Order: sequence, then structure tokens, then C-alpha cells
Amino acid sequence: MSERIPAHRYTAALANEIEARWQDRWESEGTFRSANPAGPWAEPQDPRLGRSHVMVMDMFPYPSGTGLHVGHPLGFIATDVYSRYMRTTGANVLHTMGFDAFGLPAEQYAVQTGQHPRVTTEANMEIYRAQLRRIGMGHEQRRSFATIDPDYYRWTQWIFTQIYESWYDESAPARRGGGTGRARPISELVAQLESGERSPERWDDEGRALTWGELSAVRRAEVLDGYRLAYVSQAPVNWCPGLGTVLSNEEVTADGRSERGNFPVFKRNLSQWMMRITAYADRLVDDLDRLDWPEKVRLMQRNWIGRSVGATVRFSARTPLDDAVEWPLEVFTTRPDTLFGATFMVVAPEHPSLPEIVPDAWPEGTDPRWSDGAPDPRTAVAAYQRVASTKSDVERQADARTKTGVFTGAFATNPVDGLQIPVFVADYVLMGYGTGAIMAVPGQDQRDWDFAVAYGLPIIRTVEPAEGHPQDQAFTGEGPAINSANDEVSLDGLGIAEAKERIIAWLVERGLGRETVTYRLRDWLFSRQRYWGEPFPIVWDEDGVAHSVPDEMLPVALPDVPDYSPRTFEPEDADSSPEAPLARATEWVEVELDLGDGRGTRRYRRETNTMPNWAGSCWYYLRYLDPANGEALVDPAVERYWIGPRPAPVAAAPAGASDPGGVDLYVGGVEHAVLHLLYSRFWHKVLFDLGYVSSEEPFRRLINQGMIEAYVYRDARGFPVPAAEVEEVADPHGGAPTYTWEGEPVTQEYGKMGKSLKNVVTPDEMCEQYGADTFRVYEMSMGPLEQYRPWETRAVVGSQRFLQRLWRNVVDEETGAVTVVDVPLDEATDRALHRTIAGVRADYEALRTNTAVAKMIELNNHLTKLEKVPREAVEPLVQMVAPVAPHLAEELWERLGHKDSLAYAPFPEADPAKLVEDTVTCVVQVRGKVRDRLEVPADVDPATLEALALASPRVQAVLDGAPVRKVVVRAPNLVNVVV
RNA sequence: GCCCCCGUAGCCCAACAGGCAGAGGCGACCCACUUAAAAUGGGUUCAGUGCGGGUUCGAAUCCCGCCGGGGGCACCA
Repeated sequence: MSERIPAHRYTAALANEIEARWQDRWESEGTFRSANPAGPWAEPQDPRLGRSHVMVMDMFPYPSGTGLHVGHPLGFIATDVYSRYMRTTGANVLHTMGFDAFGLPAEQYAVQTGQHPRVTTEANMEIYRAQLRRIGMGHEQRRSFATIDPDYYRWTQWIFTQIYESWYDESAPARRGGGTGRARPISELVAQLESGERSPERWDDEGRALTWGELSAVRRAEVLDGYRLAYVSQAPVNWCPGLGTVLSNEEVTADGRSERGNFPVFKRNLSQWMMRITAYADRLVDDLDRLDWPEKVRLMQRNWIGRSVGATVRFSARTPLDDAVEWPLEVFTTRPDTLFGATFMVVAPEHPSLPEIVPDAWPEGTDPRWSDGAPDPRTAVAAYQRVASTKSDVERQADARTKTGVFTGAFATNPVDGLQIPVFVADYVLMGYGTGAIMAVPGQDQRDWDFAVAYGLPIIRTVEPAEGHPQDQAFTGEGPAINSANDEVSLDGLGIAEAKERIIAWLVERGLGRETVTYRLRDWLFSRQRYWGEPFPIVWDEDGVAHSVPDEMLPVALPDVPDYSPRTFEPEDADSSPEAPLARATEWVEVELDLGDGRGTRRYRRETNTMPNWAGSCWYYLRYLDPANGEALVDPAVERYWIGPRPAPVAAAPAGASDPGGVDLYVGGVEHAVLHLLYSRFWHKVLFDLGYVSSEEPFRRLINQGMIEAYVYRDARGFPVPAAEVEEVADPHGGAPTYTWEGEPVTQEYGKMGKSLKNVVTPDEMCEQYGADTFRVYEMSMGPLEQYRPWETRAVVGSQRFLQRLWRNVVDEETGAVTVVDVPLDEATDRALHRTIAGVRADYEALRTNTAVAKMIELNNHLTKLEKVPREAVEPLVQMVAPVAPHLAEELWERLGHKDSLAYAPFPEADPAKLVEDTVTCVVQVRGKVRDRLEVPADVDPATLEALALASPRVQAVLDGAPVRKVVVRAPNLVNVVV
């Protein structure tokens, strides 16, 4: 059996041996080291610094206990191929990989096993490192780190301190370009407060404005918290008893459950750390235009930020029983042009003005539908509030269609026509958006229409509906305004945009309203009640005032504790409260420190929350640049060199846009479209504002790699069976095949790869059975990087055959001797070679590795057919293959007589003269259908070509004497005869 | 409900900027090597581009409407 296989065939065993050897050599020679211009690793003499540079990055992995499956390295291989290609073009390439190592699974595993999460996490990282090495990743090892390294999280804490010690000054000029608004050190705000330039806006009991000097330390801290970019707030947050922690909005799904674990989430008022990401909402939206990112991701971020431009309009509410008292009630609307159609108002159940505006008794003639059978408005509103507060988000969701609400007994004055309109309370208006109150315009809003119909309220159309628009629906489309005039202003006949402009101008003039921008984005909840995360660099003094820990005391190390678990609760126990595990480490919590603020040594309590998992991934790309720097998170010259703004903006940027800088290529899954990528952009912009980085964005170009999916087979009971053991049974009648497992029929479905689905294939198995290079070639030839595709192990052999043929084109399988000959290329081979070089180069450049591989297979197949393989053809092919199959390529390169690694050997150049053919095949069409083909000189002139085509007997036969109306000539490729 | 992406051979995928539908791989079939099988090598097969219209001399490609698949958002005023 095996003894019949030629001794020097490129088998999995030989591949494995070659691969291990080259991996050792790359490591010992430091092949993938890139050169830094400054900082601790400065190598200013490195010749690459004078050439181009590129930073290539993958979203770093979380080292889970299950290791990698074949889907995970797809993006890693793609970036490795690109990096290896770029090195052969002379570029200084930075490509490394670290680990996102804080996080919930390690902590949960630690809780189960009693092992420290650091121990299990580090063991997992070792497994990942071995797996990545085995598939031939050309990562620069010395730049790798994990977020749990104290040297790393020291700087994560340092950035937190910078954010904490900053405020957003809306009126300060932007650091670069036009406009205003940037983060500034809080000390500059304190100076303004001290000098009286800015008022702390605090008053004594008599209403006299207090000066900064008159405030107590506690009240000063409170004032500053109103400005800081990181602050503690007592606010409704997402409390998840099942996980024992609070969660950010981004971590809660639309149906009110935790993204991780799928536990119910409740709104609770709790004191928590927040990040003022909302201060950056505009820049986070606007700068998306300057990035080369998938449109889909940019759209998701725009939706998440949810900027909408509209107007705030002041209505005044009063009760019929007490005419004298008027309460201003502001609404936010994106359609101020429809103000004349506002026939009622709705406020959220939590609206703070409700107690003031609700009267003691129903007004005369209150519609019985409005009162919900309650004896008076106060009872009705209180009952409604009670029901609304107990409804979970899921329940609210479920009743989204039916509109419920109750009349408050109050009326409001519509400022455009002075009409009295009833004020309702209803839960379809949310306190968390706009002002928590709306003007209801049933004519132009379907929700308001539904409510109006349910409660018998009037409907006035103020936009002329389009022809054929159903009579029983709101019209939300474009059309001329109608019924929209008072003594001073008329919108009638105007389109929506013009009408908005005119009415806003009128409202402003009368002091009744103003243009307003609102956002769906909320501040980022930044604290978690977990053990396995970065401690906050914050201590609390005995007055309850927070202080940041001085830089020289960083890192604030995570202490060892006997018990890693936060207290978790029954998932449905909404009344439980979070308890952080660190709070139990009393020796760590209670400290005496001199913060260097002139107050001397004092007693403090450490903050016991930890940072969310996103903190470490917010800025790791910056640390890759300069990981050994102990003085700064990154040397400014190093940052400017690698990711500073480029001279030209990205291709799709709007005219006049400047380049924001950032990582040249970032590849990762679309699941991080909002969370990680939004948080990271926010931190980066703060660091930019404070002058620590020259780039305005972290990731200049982003690609979302597709997922590798797999078939799942289930038995009669619906349980997954091992996919690898399933047999395909061809249908004898040519229909769809069926599947069996251990002789029993099973069903096939398509989906994710996962342990519980019993369809996991690992890179280790593939390396063992085929070799790493084959595995890499297969993954890269399955399709475009962005595409989702099914894994098919039996198809891997195609890639192996390709490498075997390539091997055989250089090495004799029986003797191991190199068989290439030093003879000049025949013309066909020469042309094929240069066409391939040109094509492969363009494909690598554009990350189209699948088509690059196809072209190389084509050339290789051509060489296979030659009697002897010329060196002049196969050497460039080996170089071209190197980015995808680096071990095999290095081995062949060495056997071909080269001493140095080909990692930096210049990529072959195509000779343009050999890309143009002397003769080409011209297609002759009649009425767009191909009727003949002509071999013509490549430089044939159109008139000659036309004559040739018309003279073609086959064309004449098709024409059959019909008059020719027109002849389209695209010399030299095509002639189309129109009759 | 709104928005985005994708439908090409039995399967995975090519087709650059509208111009010959096929580069590559898997499978299937045939042949060679083999006692045989596997492995390897050589060859063959297979769609008119989801459906219906339109623009054009010419459409997989552009436009409109459906159908199917995937994803995002969802009482956001």
C-alpha cells in the first residue's frame, strides 16, 4: 500500500515535515519583524523605512477552551496572504496577533473549576498560539500580547484616566479641520470655574448663584461629573440578574435579553460608570464617510447612533379647572411642517411633568373611552403608570400594535393655531427619546393614526396624499402642505423641506421652538460586576468623592480572590442588586494612599467594579505599534508613521474630505459592526482630541470576512449526529441524494459549525491530513473573502493535487532530484507566465485570492504538459504561490538553489510587451448573436475588420441578403452586424 | 413594516468598465498505471445566468416589478 507511494511525493507527511522546519526557521530568523522609526525598537537604518508601509490586522481572538475550528482562520489566512504579498513588494509590513483575554467564559470556567482564570486563559492562549503557528501565520511574535498582561492593562487604565480627566468642550475649535468641539483636560474646565469665566450653575436656598470657591468638595465633584467623559451616574441601567451584572445598551438584544446567555434584562436605577460617547455622536456619524468600510457596517452604525434632525416645539399645558396655571410641555418632532395637524399630545408614562398637569377631576364632557372607567384623572394616570412600569420590554414589544393610553385631564395649546388639544399618557411614547412627549399628528403618522382611531380623536391631513393613497391610513410621503396656515404664516403648497424651514423660522421668531438634533445613541454603561476584567484606576475618599489613581501607581493590579463569581440571581428576579466580586477583597479595597494632590496620605476605598470586555479591544491596535514602550502607550512618531493620515483620502470619500488615518486593513466578523467598532472609534477620537494620536480614526479600511458554515445532520429524534460519519446515498433516479448515519436515515440542514452540532472540523485535523499549505490554499480558493460558504472536507483534495503537481514540476517524486531545466521559454509558456503574473498581482492587491489561485493552477497545469519544466517559468510561479503556500514555496525555492528566504524576494514583474497578443480572436455577431470568429491582427483597423466580418461566409449565410442597417465595430475584439 | 446584500453547471465559484457565459476546484463518467483497490495522471460531461418586463446594436452585468435565501433595524416622534 503505502510503500507504493513514491518516496518523494508531496504527501501530508512530507508537507508536515517541511512546514515544521520552515516555521522554526522563520521564528529563529525573526523573518516577520517590521521596523519602527522611533521608540524602544527604533531601527532608523532599516531600508524598509524609506519605502511604503502597511499595517494589517485581524480582530484578535478570545482564546476559548475549545480552540479554533476551520472557520476561524479564514480571515487570519487572508491577512497573512496579503501581508506576505506586501512584503515581496518591498513594503514594511506590520502584522501580528494578540489575545482578547478578559471575559466571561474564563470567569465562569474558573467558578466551576476553582482554577484562577489567568491559568486557564493562558493555557488556552498556548493552544491558540500553537494552532496559529501550525497553519503558518507570519505574525510578528514580539509584538503580540494579551489584554490581561499587566503591562497592557496599565495603559488601558491610563486611557481611562485620560477620559475621566477630560470634558467635551462644544465650543472649542476642532483640533484639525473646521468646526468646533473637542475633548479638553478637566483642569482647563476647573480653571474656567475658578476664574468665574464659567458658572458652576449651583444655587443656594435663596436662589443666589454660588461661585466655585463656595462649593464643598462633594458639590464640586458633582459639578465636574456633569462634564467628565467618564462619570458615575445614578440612572436606569440594564440589570441582568441571571449574569449578576449590568450591561450596556449594545449588549442587550431588541427583545430585552442579554446578548450573552439570553437572560432577561431589567431596567434598574443603579449608580454606575458611564462614558459620554454621546458627546461624539456627530463626529462618529460624519466621519463614517471618510472610511473605506462596508456600506452595511456604516449603515448599522448610523442606525445605532440614530441622528435625527427636527425641532423642539413648546406647547403649554393647562387644566380646565385652573386656567391660571400653565406648564410648558416641550415636544421633539422631525416633522414640524405638520404642526397644523397636531390634534392631541402624548407623554410617556414616566414623564416628570405628569404630577403637575393632572387635575383632580375629569373635565366636563370627557369622552368615556378616554378615562378607562376611572373616577378621576389621577387614579386613571396612576393606574396606567403602574401597568406600564411592570411591563417588560418583551411585553411592550408584544403589544406594539394595539395602542393603549389614558387621558390626563389636561389640555395643551397648539402654538400655531391656539387650539386646545387633549394630552394623553401612553406607553408608545418613550421617556428615553426626545423629550418624552410628542405632538400627535395622525394625518402623517401611522402610530398616531392608530391611537386617534382607537380614542375617537380628530384627524387633519396637512400633506396632500398621493393619488390612490388609502383613505384609512396616515400619509407619510412627500406632497404639498395643505390646511396649514394662520394669520402670520402659511405652509400651504410647500414641499416638506421648505415647509419645515419656514415653520422653524416662524417658531424661532416667536420664541416657541428651535431646530434640534436628537440621537438614539445613549451614553455607554462602562462598569461590570465581574472579577475577570480591568480594575478601575479610581479610589473613593471618605467623603464619597472619586479620585483617579496617579499614573505612577498604575497598573492597579487585579487582586487574587478566593471566589471569582459575582452573585448571580434567579434570572427573573428583577429586584435583586449587583454585588461585585472585588468588593469582598477587603484588603485590596481598603487602602491608604498619597495621591500627590497635596492632601497627603489618606484612607480610600477602591472602586470594585471592573471594566467591560470591550475596554481591552478598544485600543490594542495602538499597542501593536509600540508594545515595549514604557513611557507612553505609543511613541507619537511611531503612531504617525504607521497610521497617521495619508495624503489622499479613501476612494469613496466625499469631495474635499481629508484622510483620517488608521490601520490600513482590518479584517473581522460583522458581529462587531456596532459594539467594538463604535467604542474603539470613540476612544480613538478622545485620544486624538487630547493630542496623543495624529489619526482621527482607528481603522481606515475594514473588510468583514464571511463565515464558513457546515451541514448539520440530525437523526429521527432531531439530535445531531457526527457529520463526518454521515454517508451520502445517491438517488438512483437522479434526484436529490439522501443521507444515512450508521445505516439510519438522517436529515441534512445547513448552518453554523459548532461542538453541539457535531460538525466541527479543526485546522489541526486538516494540517495532519493534508498539510497546512493545502489547508490554506483550500480556504483561499473557496470564494471571495467576504462570502459565506460551506465547508466541504472532500473538496480539500483539489488543493492538495495542485500543490502536488507544482512539487512534481520541480522535484522528481522517485529520486527527489530537482528536474527543472535552464532552457528559454517557448512563446506560449512565456505569454502564459506573464499573463499570470499580471493577473495574480492584481488579485493579491485586491485580496481576490480565490481567482489568484485559479490563475496559478492554470499556469501550473500548462507547465505540467511540457516535457521539461523550465526554471524561468517555475521560479516565478513558486514566488507567486508563496503567499498562500509559504512553506512549500520556501522549500522549492531553497531546492532551486536560493539561500535566502523568499519572504522578501521581489514579486515577479510582468513584461507589458508579453501581455499583448499579436493576433486576437474577433467575434462576429449578427443581431447580438455570435455567428463567426476571425483571427485578426491585434492592431487591425476598424474599417478592415468591418469588411472582413461582412465578407464572412457564415455571416452572409445568416444575413441571407437582408439589408445591413448598421455595423458596430469594437476593434479588435468584436463586430456586431445589425439588420 | 422599513432598509441592505445575494440568486450563474449536481455542488463551491469565475466572467475587470454592458461585448465569445467558464478561469479554477469538487462530484459523476471514461481511460492509463495496478492482480485489485486506494493514490496519482489524462480526458469527457453539465447551465444560457431565480421569474417577468424594459433600456441597448448587444444585458449575468443597467432600470422596474415579482419569487427565493441571508442580514440589520423595528412604537425613535
